[in-house]
Amino acid sequence: MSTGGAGEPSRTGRPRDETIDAAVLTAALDALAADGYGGLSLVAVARAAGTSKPALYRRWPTKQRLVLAALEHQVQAVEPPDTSCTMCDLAECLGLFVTAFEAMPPGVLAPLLADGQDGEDLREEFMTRLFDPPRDAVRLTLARARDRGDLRLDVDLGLTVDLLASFVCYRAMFGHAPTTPREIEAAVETILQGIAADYPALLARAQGEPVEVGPHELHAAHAPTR
Amino acid sequence: MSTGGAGEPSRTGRPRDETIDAAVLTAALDALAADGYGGLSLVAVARAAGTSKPALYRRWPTKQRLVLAALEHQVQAVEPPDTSCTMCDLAECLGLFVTAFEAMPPGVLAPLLADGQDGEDLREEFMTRLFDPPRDAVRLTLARARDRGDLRLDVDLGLTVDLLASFVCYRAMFGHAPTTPREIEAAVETILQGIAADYPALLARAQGEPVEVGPHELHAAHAPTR
Amino acid sequence: MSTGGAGEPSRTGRPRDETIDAAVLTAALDALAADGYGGLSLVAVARAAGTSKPALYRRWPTKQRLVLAALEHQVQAVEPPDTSCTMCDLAECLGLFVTAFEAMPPGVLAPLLADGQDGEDLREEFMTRLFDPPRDAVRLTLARARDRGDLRLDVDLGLTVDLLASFVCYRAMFGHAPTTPREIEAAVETILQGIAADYPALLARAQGEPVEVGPHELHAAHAPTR
Amino acid sequence: MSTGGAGEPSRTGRPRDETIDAAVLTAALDALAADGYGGLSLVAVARAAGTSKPALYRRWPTKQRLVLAALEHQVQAVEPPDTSCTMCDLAECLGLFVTAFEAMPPGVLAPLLADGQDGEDLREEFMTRLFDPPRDAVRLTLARARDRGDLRLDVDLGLTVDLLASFVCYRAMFGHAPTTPREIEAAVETILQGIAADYPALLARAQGEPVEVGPHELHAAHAPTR
DNA sequence: CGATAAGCGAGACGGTACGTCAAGTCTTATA
DNA sequence: TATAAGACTTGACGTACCGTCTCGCTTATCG
Repeated sequence: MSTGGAGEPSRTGRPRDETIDAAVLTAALDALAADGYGGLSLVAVARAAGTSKPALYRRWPTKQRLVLAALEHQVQAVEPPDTSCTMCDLAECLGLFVTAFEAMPPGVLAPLLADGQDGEDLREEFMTRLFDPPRDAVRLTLARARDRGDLRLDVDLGLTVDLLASFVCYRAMFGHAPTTPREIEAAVETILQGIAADYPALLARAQGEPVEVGPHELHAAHAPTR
Repeated sequence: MSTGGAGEPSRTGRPRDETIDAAVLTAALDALAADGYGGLSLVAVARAAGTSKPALYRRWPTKQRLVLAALEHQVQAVEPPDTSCTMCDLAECLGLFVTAFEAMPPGVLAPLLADGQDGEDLREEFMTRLFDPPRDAVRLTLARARDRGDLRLDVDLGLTVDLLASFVCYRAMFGHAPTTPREIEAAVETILQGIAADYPALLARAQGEPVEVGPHELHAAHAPTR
Repeated sequence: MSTGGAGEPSRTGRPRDETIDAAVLTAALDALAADGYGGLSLVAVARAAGTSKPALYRRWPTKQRLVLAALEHQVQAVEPPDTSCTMCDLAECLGLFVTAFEAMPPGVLAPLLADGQDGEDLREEFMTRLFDPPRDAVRLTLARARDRGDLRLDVDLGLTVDLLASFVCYRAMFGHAPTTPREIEAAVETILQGIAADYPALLARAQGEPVEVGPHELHAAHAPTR
Repeated sequence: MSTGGAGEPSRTGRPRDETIDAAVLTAALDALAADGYGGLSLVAVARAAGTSKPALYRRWPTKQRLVLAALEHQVQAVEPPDTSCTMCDLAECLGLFVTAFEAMPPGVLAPLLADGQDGEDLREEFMTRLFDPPRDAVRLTLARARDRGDLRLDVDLGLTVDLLASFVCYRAMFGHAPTTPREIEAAVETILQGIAADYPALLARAQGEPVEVGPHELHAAHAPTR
């Protein structure tokens, strides 16, 4: 499962120094945070990690793979909550999504994907390793909501996931400021109104069983509509 | 108007050759489409445009500015429709938005914005010149809808615009496939359900006054479920 | 005789601005003194002279010709003395030669001659305008000395002139320090001993009719031989 | 010895390819001979040598250093003869000096020294590596002559060396034609007459023990006149 | 237990693009 | 027609990074 480093280390000969993997990934993250994807120099990363260029290329075939591994190195799993309060779950799940993306250095994801030299394989790998987990968490949360009857049956789950995920990414890419919990909740409310079987009931349930993610501000916006 | 090129051409001396501006921008677009942002070589662009590097740097101070000008060179204005059918207007407006972004070579926007070397000024310029026009068209369409009473009064217009715009950008950046009219309509419907004062009325109006953008498929999905 | 500027100004149309010639030559000399031949930028010269590049090229076909004209602009004629004291005349004449060359900015002559692009014509022009005058002064001085019987009849005047001139140039090119009068005199004495019909007589005459150029140090070196 | 290239190659890492040094220096000499110093393009040299620009800059920090190394690469050591015939030795030694300088492509030395960008260090290096060896050979020859009593005791050896060296350089720089052995001998005779303790004796010795460097023409000029 | 295979740091290798600068020519509007 | 201004093409400059390679050395495992 050790996704990160080893291309395919040989069984014989001197074994790889495992500490180098971590040192390089950390150094790469620092460099990415400092100079962005375009300004990333592999020789600088190697020096900062106390190693050399060939050691990098022994582990990752291209610059892109190294960056991908570095990003993967720092994300933590998104564990979708399941409190049976659809609105709360969705807000929290999306919050985790946002957190995962905002933890990455800004201005790295997009150039990485667009670098082209590594073609579709890289995009696929990126999706599998970085993007799908939080996305699947959102999808799972939505599926649970549908299964318990909170959503209309004709709702296109894929489209809804895209709507939510795109909002997160939009901010991560163009956003001047980070996405606040307040904004997340507002987005969730708007989307839910569009897909809920009985939105007022969901809202009532959320007010009755407030989640820890700022339940008070959560409903302030729509309170007058009640 | 001050479209693409001239940084600030002097009033005296030999005037700039206007044909060079266009030739360079066209060549740059071709090169971007062929090799992506990272693979863009200014000397290659200059050669393809039948001119030289200094002529480029005389017009655009950095690679980013040139690319920005090239992108701006090919987008056409988004004229928001106003047929008083909220759903139709919104779908068409968003379709224009998508078209504008999909006309750009893929994998250019993101690295351009993330290149960093030009800092915040570039992001601002990008927003002003490329992003805001279609965005404002959507906002205007939404504002018209609200003014004619189609939307709830407490709707956050900014948030809604972001939700729609982010969906477009998401596809333009991560999208494997282009965004189809069908997807646009589905997204519009979902969002509208979340913000409409009386969604069934909007839907009925759209069905009574079908727009040219595939009105039949448009409502097929949800109409039967009602 | 106006050697400097005008390539061949037309008789009709707007007449050339004569002040530009002088301004350019002066600016060129300043620039040469500051940055040497290799660091000379014509556009910088034009700006410093308050004019433009085309105005320069209208007057001098190449960079080399401009430099040549600039050097010529500042040299003054070498008037060979004729006091019938061979040693004094020669020393003074050579001193004028040295002065003429040391007045020129260092490190300009040689690169100018070696620039090649202007071929033999430039070398010829250089010789005619800059080098031959002081050289001819030395040759004249030597010829006068021979005519009055101070030199052996078989002396090769051309060779002797070259020996003396080369010493001057050597210092102007490789010399770390300027050539002092003392060194000039020592060189003259050595050469004279090699070509004089009766060196002791010349020496005695120089001592009897001391020239203003430091007569005391002049003979100090050889005094013990007396 | 430390001939041409390596600035200061590190002891660790991949060692430099020695063949590149030679290939570059040879290519540089060819280019210098073809286009002169001013027309020397480092990228052209690199291409001609089958290598790349960075490989050049790794070895020589500036264009000047490369040219200096190239010149040094082709000069051979000047071994001063010691036949106890002062006149013969001096003539041969000076002939070697001339040969060494005329082997260099014309019009390179002077612009190299005048390029300025490398300052005094370059001039010093040039002196040490190229100029001093033949110069010291002449000085040694003169010192031997003095030690065996052939020269007057008050002769300034430094000045004499300068007189002879300057004659060589003068021709190498301004010379239209190469310096012939005949001219060398004439110059030696003239100078020797100025510094010999007993010139007729030296001349007689040279005639009695003729050297291989054209002894017959050597004295033809002056012998009859006596 | 010694050979061998692969790891290691270091850095040179050929390429390629960068952004700048100068040369010499041209094209304006103005005088 | 000359002028000032400046845009034009060409091409070298010196630097930086890429991904590969070669070195001398160290460290395991296998024979």
